[in-house]
Amino acid sequence: MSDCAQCVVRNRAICSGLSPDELLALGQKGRKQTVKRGQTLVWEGDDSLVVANVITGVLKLSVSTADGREQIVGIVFPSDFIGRPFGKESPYSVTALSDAEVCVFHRSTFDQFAREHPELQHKLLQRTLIELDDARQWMMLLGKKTAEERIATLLLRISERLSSDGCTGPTLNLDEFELPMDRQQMADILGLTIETVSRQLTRIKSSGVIELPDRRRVVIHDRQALLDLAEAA
Amino acid sequence: MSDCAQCVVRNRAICSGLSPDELLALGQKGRKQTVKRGQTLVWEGDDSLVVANVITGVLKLSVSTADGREQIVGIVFPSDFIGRPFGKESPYSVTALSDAEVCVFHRSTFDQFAREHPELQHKLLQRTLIELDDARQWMMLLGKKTAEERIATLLLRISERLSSDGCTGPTLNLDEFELPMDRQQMADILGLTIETVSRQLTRIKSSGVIELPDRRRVVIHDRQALLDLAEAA
DNA sequence: TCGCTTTCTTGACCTAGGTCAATGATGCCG
DNA sequence: CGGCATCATTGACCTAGGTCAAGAAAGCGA
Repeated sequence: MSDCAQCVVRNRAICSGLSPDELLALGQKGRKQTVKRGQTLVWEGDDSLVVANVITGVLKLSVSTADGREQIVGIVFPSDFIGRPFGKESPYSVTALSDAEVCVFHRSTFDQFAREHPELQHKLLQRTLIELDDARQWMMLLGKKTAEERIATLLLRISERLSSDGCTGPTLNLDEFELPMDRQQMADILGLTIETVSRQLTRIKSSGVIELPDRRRVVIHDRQALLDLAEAA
Repeated sequence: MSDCAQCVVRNRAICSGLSPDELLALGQKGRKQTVKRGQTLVWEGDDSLVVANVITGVLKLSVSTADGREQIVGIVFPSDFIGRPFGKESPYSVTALSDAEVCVFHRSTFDQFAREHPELQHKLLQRTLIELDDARQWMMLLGKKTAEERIATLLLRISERLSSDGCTGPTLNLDEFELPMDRQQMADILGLTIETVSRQLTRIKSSGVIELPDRRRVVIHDRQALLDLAEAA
C-alpha cells in the first residue's frame, strides 16, 4: 500500500484513529487489491487468512446450507471492514457484488498489529458492535416482517448507506440511487424468492411511492410513505 | 461486589483476563443484582445506562415493532455479557427468562475502565465477534430454514450451551435438559408461531428422536437424527 | 443490427405455516 | 384438595409467499 494519506476512505475506515506514523506502519503491511464482480475473496469454512478494508465497491457476506440455499448475512460498503480477526475459520463467504478495491492484510499480521494498538482495537470493537446491532435489526426483519415491509426497509437502508458515502464527492441525492445487487441477491438478503421481490417492487411502484427507471435504478418519490411501509422499530 | 475471586463465572466471563488487582478495581465498580423472571433490565430505545455480566440465569434480548410483534435477537447465559458499551441507546430490551443474578456496572464507568484496560477490551471484542457470528448463523435460520429445521437447531444449540456451562458443577448430561423458555418464547426466537412450535415438537417427539417428559424438559434420544433434521451449515 | 443469454416480470397454482377456536394439562393459591 | 389462571396441544381452515412455467426486456458480442 502506498499512500494511506490519500485514501478515499481514510476518515471513515478503522484506520482513522491512527497517528501518522502508526498509519504508515499499518499501511506497509497491507496491499491494495482489486476484486472483480462475482469474485469470492474468502470462502465460508476456509481458514480466515485475510482481513481488509473496502475502498470502493460493494461486497456481500453469505452463508449456505448443504443443499444450496443461500442467505446473505451482510452487505459491505466502502470504508467497511471485512474478515474475521482473531478467529481461525471464516463463518461466511465474502463475494464482490460489483468490481471493488480492497486494502488487504494477512490476518495474523493484522491481529498482532491490533493487539499492539488499543486505539485500532477500540475502533474495531465499535464497528463490530454496530454490525451486531445491524444484524439484530435484520433478525427482526427476517423473523417478523412481511415481504412488503422487507422490501421497503431494504430500499431505505441502501439509500441511506449509499448517500452517506459521499464524504469525498458531492452530496448524492438520497432519493435516487443504483441498487448494488440484482433481484436474486435482494431475495437472498430478505429471505424471499426472486418472484416475490419482483412482485412487491412492482406493487410499490404502481402505488407511486417509488419509480424504477431501469433494473438497477430506484427513485424514491415519497420517502415518508416508504417509511410507513417499512413500519416497525 | 465483594469477591470476584469466588465468582462462579470468573473463568469464562470477560473479567477472566484481568490481573488480581485489576479484578479488584473492576469489582469495586460493580454490584451484584438479582433479577426476577419476567423483569426487564434494559428497555429498547432507552439510554443504555448499564452493562453487566450474567452470573446465573438466562435472559433474552428482544426488539419489537410498533404493532407489537416481538423478535428475540439473543439469548444470554451465565458468563455472557449484557449491554451496549460505547453506545447511547440500547437497540433491544433485556429481560430475564428465569430468575437471574447479574453483576452490573454503570455503562460510562465500564466504558472508561475498558478503554484503560486493553486486555479487557480485547476480551470484549472477541466476545462481540462471536456474538456477531452467532447472529449471522441465526439470520440464515430465519431467512431460509423450515420450521422443523429451526426447532431442531434450537434444541441442539440450547443443549450445547447449557452443558458447556458446567465448568464448576458436575458435567451435565448433554442429552437431557430443561428449556429456559416457554413455547411463546421459542416461537419468538425462531420467527414462528406458538402453534407451529408445538406441532413440530410433537412431530419430532412422535418420530422418537426426542422425548418431552414435561413442558420444559427435553431428552434427546438420537442426536444424529436431530442434527440431520437441523441440516445445513 | 442481429442473435443469444441473462435477468426480470407476470400468471396460475400450491403449500408451509399462520389464524382462530376449542380442549386438555399443569400449576398455584386458598 | 378444588377452583382458576396460565400454558400447551390439537383441529379446521386460510393466506402470504413459494413453485413452476411462460413470456418480455435488457445487455452484449460479433
